[in-house]
Formats: sequence, C-alpha cells, structure tokens
Amino acid sequence: MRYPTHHKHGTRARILRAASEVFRERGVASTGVDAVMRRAGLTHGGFYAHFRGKAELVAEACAAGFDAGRENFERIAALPTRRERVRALVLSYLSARHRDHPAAGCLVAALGLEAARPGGAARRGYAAALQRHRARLAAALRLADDPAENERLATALLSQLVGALILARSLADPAESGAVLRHARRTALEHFAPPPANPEHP
Amino acid sequence: MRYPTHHKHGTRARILRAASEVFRERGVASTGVDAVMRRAGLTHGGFYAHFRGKAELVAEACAAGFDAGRENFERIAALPTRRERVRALVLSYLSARHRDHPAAGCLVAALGLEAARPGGAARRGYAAALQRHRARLAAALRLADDPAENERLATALLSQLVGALILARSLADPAESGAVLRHARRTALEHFAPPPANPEHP
DNA sequence: CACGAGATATGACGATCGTCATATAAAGAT
DNA sequence: ATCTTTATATGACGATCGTCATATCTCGTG
Repeated sequence: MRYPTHHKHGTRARILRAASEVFRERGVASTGVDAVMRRAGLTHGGFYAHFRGKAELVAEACAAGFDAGRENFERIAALPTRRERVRALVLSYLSARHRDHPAAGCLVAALGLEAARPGGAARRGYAAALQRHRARLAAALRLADDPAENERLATALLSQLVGALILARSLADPAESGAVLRHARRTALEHFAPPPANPEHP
Repeated sequence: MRYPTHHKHGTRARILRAASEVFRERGVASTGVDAVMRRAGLTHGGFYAHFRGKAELVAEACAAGFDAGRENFERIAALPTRRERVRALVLSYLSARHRDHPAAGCLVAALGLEAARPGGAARRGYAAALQRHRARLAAALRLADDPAENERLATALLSQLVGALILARSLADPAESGAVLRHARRTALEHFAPPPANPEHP
C-alpha cells in the first residue's frame, strides 16, 4: 500500500460523517451522491471505490449516526438520580439548538420517516441501528427496575421527544415553535421526572 | 364552458386526493408528478393545466389531507367524557391499521419531516394547515378548561402519538413494532386519560 | 530520483425528474 | 350534425440522478 495504510478508511469515515449530516439536513431522497461527496471534500466519481451504492451508504450512515449518540448517553447515564437523567435528556433534546441543527441531531427525528418506508434504501440498516439505540437509551435512563418496564418507559419518552421535535421543526412561526418546545419540555418532565415533593400549582 | 362546469374542479380534487395518498405512502421527494397523475387515472402532461407546479400541488395536498381528518375529530368531539375522547383518539391512532396504511393516515407522521425542511416545497402550506389541525384537535379533545392548558396538553398528546407511530413504522420486526404500539397506547392512556378511581399498581 | 500501485478525479451513459408547447378528444351551442 | 371551446394526452426539452469506465494524481518503495 503506497498511501498511508489507513488513508482510505479515513476518507470512508469522512464520507460517512458527511452523509450522515447532509441526510439529516436535507433528507435521503433529496440528497444526491455528489452532494455527499462535495461535503466530504471529494468528487462524485470516487464514491464507488468506497461503497457499492447509495443504499449501502445510507445503511452505514444510519448506523454511524446512531452510534455517534453513545457518548451523549454515557454522559446521561453517569447522572445519579433518575430525575437528573430525564432532565438532561429532555432539556438537551427539546432545545432550540437541537431544533435548528438537525444535521447534528437525532436520526429518528431527522429521517425516521424515510427510513420507515418499506421500499426505502435505509430500512434494514436503520431498523437494526434503531433497536440498539433504544436499548442503549433505556439502559442509560434507568427509569424502572424491571427491564421490560424500563424499556417501555424509555420508548414512550423517546416517542414524545421525537414527536415534539418534529412538530416544533414543522411550524414556520418561531414563537409557535418555541412554545411547542417549552410545553413539551414541561409535559415530558411532568410525566417522566415528577418533582420529588413539591406542592402542585393550578 | 363546454365541459360540465365542475368537471375540471372534480379532476383537480381527484389529483389532490391521489397526491395526498401517494405522498404519504412514498414521500414527497420520492414521488414524481407522473406517479401522482397515474394514480389519479390521468397522464403527466395535463398536470400543469391544474397546478402551477409541484410545489403548489404539495401545499394544497397538505391542506386537503389535514382537512380530511376533520370528520374524525368531530366523531371524537361528540364523545361525552374526556377519558372516552382520549381513548378513541389513542386507540385509533396507535392501531396496527394506521401503522400499516400511511396513505390514509396522519399527515404529520407521514411527511412531517419533509414538510419541516426549510427549503422544502411544502413548508408554508403545511405549517399553516398543521396549525389549524392542532387547534381543531385541542377543541375536539377538551383536555382542560383553560384554553392555553388545553392546547398544551393536546400538543403533548399529539407529539407522543406521532413519535410512537413513527417508531412503530420504523421497526422491521412486526413483534417489536406491535410491542411499541401497545406500550405507547398504555402510556398515553396513563398520562392523558387516567382511570377515574382505580388503585394504582406498582 | 524515478517507479508503480493505490486513491481520487474526469467525463460520460441511461434513467428519471419537472416543465412546457403542441396535438387530440370531448361535448355544449348553433 | 357541425362547430368551437375546453380538458386531457403526446411528446420533447434540459437538469439531475445513480452508476461506471477510464484517466490523473499521490506518495511509499527501490
């Protein structure tokens, strides 16, 4: 090998990261291979030296995108109380920053719909990676002692977060969008991290 | 007018309905104008006698799709108790039928992501229609006496439903998908339609 | 320093997309 | 029954897409 041994693996990883970002930003179907390669600083032709086709790229970009969220989960898992863990997740997920920067954000909220379509290129790779993602989230949150109950609650919380973020991103009016985020934060915290012993207010 | 007066309006409506269905089924970006026209029983060329372009079609199909859900809301609004209304919405929304037939289902869960993208063709028309949809949902559910609180709760419930349906549609394994639906139903009912006076179980 | 093998760029192909100009078909009016 | 207006179909255009064969560049090796 005349190039540095890991050179090709490095550019392959760069392509994957670029794809993961631009897919989340503009969607899979609306993003061509050349857009991905341009983002990675390359030209479209060299793509097929790294992947067999767009479908393979999409599947691997999904897996890579989900795995990129692991460090965030570890940070959450390190928090001592359930309340703090839920707060950390909810406040970061339902933040204006997350809403405004889908390229660096949650895969489910960015391309969960395209990946869900039966004939879609992502389908298989996405579904498998999502399963791992759900399991890791449940393990990090530790919402209940019973594993099944824990996973049920974690999935419910994830559902609420995903739905709220999608609604917030859909609304054109920033005030309305912000209100949705704020209300969703409060509702999610009420449902999954109730205050230990606070008097309730009307 | 030599054709029956409402002929053109009729085919226009047919195109809109076909577009609304096929967009929900396969996505906006992945669906060409010819696919829409074929579904409507026409050929692609005549399209521009009805719409200025695909963007206009998408915007109007969104509005039409949301408005089609009004009868469902009226049925829910007619139920006497809050608990029944929430149950009716949750059980129909998080059903296997809804999961498996996106073409006839919720617009938010079908193309909420594409519509949310800044440059997307749908953006404006979708956002406006979604606002009306949210208001109608809140009015139908009557979750709280205070209007602001009512809308907050309705939006939170919608978020949870949308997120859960997207997750259920994403999972390849039918058993896993069914479990997500079942768990989400239970969690949503617990959070938004608690039993009137039941003893809680651990 | 030249060589050559591996990594990337160039350019082109069929297919499909959105769009439009034009031709054909349909049906009330005369 | 013919005409004329309106609705739809035909066919084609540039642009963009995924894909690939081929050429160019890069940099360890001898």
